[in-house]
Amino acid sequence: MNTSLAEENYLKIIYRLSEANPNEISTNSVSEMTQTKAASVSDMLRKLSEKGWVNYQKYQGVRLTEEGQRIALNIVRKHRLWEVFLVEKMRFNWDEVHEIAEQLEHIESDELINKLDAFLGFPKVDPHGDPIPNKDGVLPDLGYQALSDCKANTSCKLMGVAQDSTVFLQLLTKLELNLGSKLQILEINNFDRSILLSIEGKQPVFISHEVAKNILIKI
Amino acid sequence: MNTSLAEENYLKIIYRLSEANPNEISTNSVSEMTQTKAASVSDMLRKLSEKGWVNYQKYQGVRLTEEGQRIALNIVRKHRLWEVFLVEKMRFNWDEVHEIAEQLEHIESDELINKLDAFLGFPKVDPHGDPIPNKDGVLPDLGYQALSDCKANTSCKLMGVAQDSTVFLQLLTKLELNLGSKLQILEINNFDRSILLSIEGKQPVFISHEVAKNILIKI
DNA sequence: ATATTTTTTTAGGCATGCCTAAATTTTTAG
DNA sequence: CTAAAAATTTAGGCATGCCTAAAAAAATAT
Repeated sequence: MNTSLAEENYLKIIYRLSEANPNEISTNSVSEMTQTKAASVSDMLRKLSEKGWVNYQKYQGVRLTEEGQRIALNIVRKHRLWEVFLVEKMRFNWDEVHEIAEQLEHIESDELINKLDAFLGFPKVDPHGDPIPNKDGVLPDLGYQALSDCKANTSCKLMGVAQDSTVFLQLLTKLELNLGSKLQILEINNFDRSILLSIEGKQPVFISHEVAKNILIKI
Repeated sequence: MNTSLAEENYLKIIYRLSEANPNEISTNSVSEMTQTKAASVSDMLRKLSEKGWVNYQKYQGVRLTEEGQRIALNIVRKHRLWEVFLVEKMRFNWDEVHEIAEQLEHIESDELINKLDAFLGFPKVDPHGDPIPNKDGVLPDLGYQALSDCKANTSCKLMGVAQDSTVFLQLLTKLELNLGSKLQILEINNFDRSILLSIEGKQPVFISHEVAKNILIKI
């Protein structure tokens, strides 16, 4: 089935919100992102649901179906590849490309995007470090590992989280552990494998092994 | 003022029809090109006229205003530059690029298109040999010359006309002199510089110096 | 537990850009 | 010059995707 420009934008935005929060996505959060009124979003979610691209229960938020996710990943793939093109080939700065890529991501031609991918050397991340899905919609393995697998005295950078429960994320926020934070493992306790962690020159903090298992880092 | 996708397509198509026929463009010819019903075209022509992009008199056909021409030339520039990109960089064949370029021509970013122009080495023609306007909307000089400046026994091809009056074009039509016709100058009369002209194996015809001055050819 | 606030949905409208059917104008043929 | 044919326009509708205002449901506070 065909997708209109507006539908593609909704699916993309729902996908992006899902990356940050894997639970149901609220009408309001979509409304904020799309800069359209909540009433219009409600309308559209119902239509997307009828087309089988989202699961949607009135008042209960929305979730991409597998088909919806496939479409969204394709848009994201196109967006990120065009961003690479704009920065690498057109010599734009990394902060100038978003708006243009928002337009280019809707160009419909699988052949073009695959040729572009090859032309750019099959990049794995866009100019902002976000992963680029391959043509089968598979996100590349960026070599992130769990903090719990690191040895003492390792330096690394927080790249993501392996779970997204509210309590877990609230804990990270309280500890001032953010995406991109530079970390250093000062000590690992032999008994419970808890970690004494230094965060960019702040006061070192203790985190449990359970928490460390859910923090993705890159060395 | 902003242009919608539909408006841009209408202006582009009116421009292209004007290249071939410099008189007023009929509603029906636009309808054929856009694959929309004549009634819809009528509607749109009125709207384009209100926006000042065409001169339009009911039942009398349509003509681009200067502003309309400027917009149309910009679309044509983008279309043709993207076609060069698709063939030269993406390795498409020349007959596979039209549809994709129809989409890419609506991407709005002057900076992008000028960078693309530079990236491609400021090409003067697209893969089909059509001239590419520069960023000021000026079409390149493709080295066409007046048929009247050629010597006897020259072979050449009709590339354009230097004036567009109805009588002149009707004359060309009657003589079966069309864009692309392969010509050969058989004789030039010393007295009035009239020319005996062979047209692709048809019966040779006589044309006056006045007519020859208004025929643009390439050797 | 209930009242208030916030979130979400429904209802009714509007602009764009298309359609069909009917009316009107222009062109062509006799 | 007039009648038929062709081209064009007008009128009324429809789908998309947005809006505002009002109603309904869910969340929050007392």
